[in-house]
Amino acid sequence: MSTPAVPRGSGRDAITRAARESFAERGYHGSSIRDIAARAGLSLSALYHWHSSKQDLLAALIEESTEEYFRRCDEALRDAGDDPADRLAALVRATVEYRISRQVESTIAAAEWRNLEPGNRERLDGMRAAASRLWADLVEDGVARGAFRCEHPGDARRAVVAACNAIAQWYEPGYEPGYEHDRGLAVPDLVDRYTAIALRIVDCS
Amino acid sequence: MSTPAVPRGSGRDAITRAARESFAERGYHGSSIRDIAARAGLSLSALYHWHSSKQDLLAALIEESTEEYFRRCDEALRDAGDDPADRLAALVRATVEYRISRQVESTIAAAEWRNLEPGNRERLDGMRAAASRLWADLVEDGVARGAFRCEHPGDARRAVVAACNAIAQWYEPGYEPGYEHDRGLAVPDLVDRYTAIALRIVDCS
Amino acid sequence: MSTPAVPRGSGRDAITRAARESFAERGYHGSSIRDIAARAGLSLSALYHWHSSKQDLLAALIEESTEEYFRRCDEALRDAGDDPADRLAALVRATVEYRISRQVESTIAAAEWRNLEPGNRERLDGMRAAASRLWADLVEDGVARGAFRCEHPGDARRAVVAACNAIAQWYEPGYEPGYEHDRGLAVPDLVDRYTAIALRIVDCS
Amino acid sequence: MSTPAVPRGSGRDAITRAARESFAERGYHGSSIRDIAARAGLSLSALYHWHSSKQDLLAALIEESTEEYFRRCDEALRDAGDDPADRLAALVRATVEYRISRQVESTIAAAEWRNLEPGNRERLDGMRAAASRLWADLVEDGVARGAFRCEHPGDARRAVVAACNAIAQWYEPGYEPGYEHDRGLAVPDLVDRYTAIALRIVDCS
DNA sequence: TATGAATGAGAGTTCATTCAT
DNA sequence: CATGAATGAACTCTCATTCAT
Repeated sequence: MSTPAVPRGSGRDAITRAARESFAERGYHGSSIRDIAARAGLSLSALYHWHSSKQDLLAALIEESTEEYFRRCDEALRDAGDDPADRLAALVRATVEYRISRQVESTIAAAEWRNLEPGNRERLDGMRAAASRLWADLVEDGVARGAFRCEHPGDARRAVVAACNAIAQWYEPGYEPGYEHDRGLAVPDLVDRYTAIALRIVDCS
Repeated sequence: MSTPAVPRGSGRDAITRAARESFAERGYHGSSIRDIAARAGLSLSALYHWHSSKQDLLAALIEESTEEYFRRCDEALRDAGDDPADRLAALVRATVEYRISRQVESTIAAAEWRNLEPGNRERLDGMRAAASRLWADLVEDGVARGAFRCEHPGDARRAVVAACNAIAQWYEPGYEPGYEHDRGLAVPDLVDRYTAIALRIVDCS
Repeated sequence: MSTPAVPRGSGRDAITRAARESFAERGYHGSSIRDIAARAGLSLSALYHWHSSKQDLLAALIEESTEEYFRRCDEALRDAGDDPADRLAALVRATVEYRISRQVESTIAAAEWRNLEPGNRERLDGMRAAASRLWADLVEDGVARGAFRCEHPGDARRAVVAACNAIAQWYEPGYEPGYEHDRGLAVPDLVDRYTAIALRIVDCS
Repeated sequence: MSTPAVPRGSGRDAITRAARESFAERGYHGSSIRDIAARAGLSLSALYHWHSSKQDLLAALIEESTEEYFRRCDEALRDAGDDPADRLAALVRATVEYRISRQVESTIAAAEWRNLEPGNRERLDGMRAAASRLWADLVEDGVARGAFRCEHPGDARRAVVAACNAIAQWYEPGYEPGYEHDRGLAVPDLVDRYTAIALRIVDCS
């Protein structure tokens, strides 16, 4: 043990990384804190030095990535103008980019939300609701202003969001071109495609 | 204990029901076999009389509902004619109806697929792939015949499927009309709405 | 199940046979009553129809074979004359023959004696002690009469018995002649060999 | 719990000791890991901190004592000269001393060998075979050189080994002189007696 | 006779966590 | 900062046994 796998002081990051991997692979309840520590190349006690509990590990992971999503959406909308189509495109871009750049965390957030303990949960539910509001307001506004012609804004919104979110489930960064070459598409192209889909869903030509 | 909660001989169903509830609420790893037995009103050992393991419980649940989905799709396509739009509508209807009538099981299947052990997994992966093929063939055919004008059939397909599947995540059968009255919409209406969305996604007017 | 593996009425024997096999292979605590029933081709409840408990199965097995050993010794000594060497030869023969013809049961008896419950144990301890007395009396008598010249009759006796008993551990009925051809020797030859060894142990030329 | 039964850090030994006792008294399958931990004055989890499984506990116990036996035999033969009788005496001494000084372990090894899992078993079978070879070579050599006149070296060897091994089954260290005073004999005397018996068995006067 | 259904106790093992150093 | 030792609760699963039919 003369050469520790983990350089001094970088324990926290190593743990976060290990937890992310483990939660992604086996889920929250399927992951053991021992396994996480081992992946991080640290002792169990070192892990507890940095995080007070397994739940804390999960909450930190989800919180950080949810915050980032909200921030991305916020910025995207701030940069966009007033046109509903532009605003929809901005939100689609933010979502697609987030879902790909934070593929793992965002999947964990989606799957393990229910495992948040009440305290953490309430706090994070607020952020999630705020993001959801952004979408809802945008679509409703587009419909009100006649830019979107879809009859059921709620369903349109859910369909768009679902389609964008699903990307995280099948996208594979380095996928070689071939039969399913879409799987490894460059991000800007993906954004274009999903923007087009979103605009069709809200019936905005 | 003069009146047993569960009549003799009907243990298997009670267990299946309890497992479904528990897996849905807490996930596979978050569910304890003791809790499932208690919910079913049976002893732990009675559970093992009917199912050889917790994994078996999961696999049985997923298998049964996946089979049903595939069967529904198959029938829907058989009854549909040759027109791509009709066929798409048929598949959307089968999927939406399935996702609502088997809301719980289908959610479990989606979330806990990774917890299937290799043997079960391989077997079920086959069924899943077959269902996926139905969608892919349909969309590609529609594009080839000029009925669908979407440029990227793969993404269109994924978007449609994602939108339909997401229904299971927010639909609430008895939801009272009100602000979010969509949540408790009657199934046929929902089918119509998602058919329209699907047709827009594949750009078929 | 139209042709039951086990003919009607022969359940008891099938169970005994199955228990013997299982106890021999895995020991008493390592054997499960379910496995025994399955080997016997019977249901668990059928097993309980014939034997009141797992312990009963063990005790019956041990008792029957211990009784037989004692009977064989008794008869052998009755048929032998008065000469110590003849009597020793008779006891060796009885023991060797028993150890081979009841190889399995006698091994079970040796290994699982400690797992007899107090009631069964006391009863069987009596028989075991009686058999032991036969050997002790014989050797002491031979020494007293000057036929055996060994200085330590107790050790001689234990050595002879241990040597004979050990046969059950290595003897293999159908062993093909070859390098270790002794392993499948015909019983009479084995008796002769061990009689010779016994006589040498008690130093009787 | 102000005074823990077991001082910190000395858990491993306490567990080994407890396992030895329990396996000896009730056998491998008859021993519960809970009982072993309790005997050791430790919690169940502490036991798993030191040994990865119940099987590991058994294998460690058997391995250590089997190694010691082999080592003792090796040394004894190395110190002995070339004379077959001397060599036989050396091996008898090593075996008797081992069987008494490691009475418990050696009995466990004999009784629980079959409960070793394949991996452990294969490894240990090698050691056992090596020890067996020592005996076989010795006897065959003695016969070849005319020092031993027994007609059947294999049976002679087995008889000698069985006699020596059996000591562990009846020897009682502190046994008071009396009717069965042999039971508590001093070890050197026992060695002498069994050497004499062994020499008679191989017919070496 | 024989069965399938059910049970309570206990098996081996792993869990997240804490403590003393 | 970090460790190895220890814990109690909980886990999945198997046990011998009994009951209703």
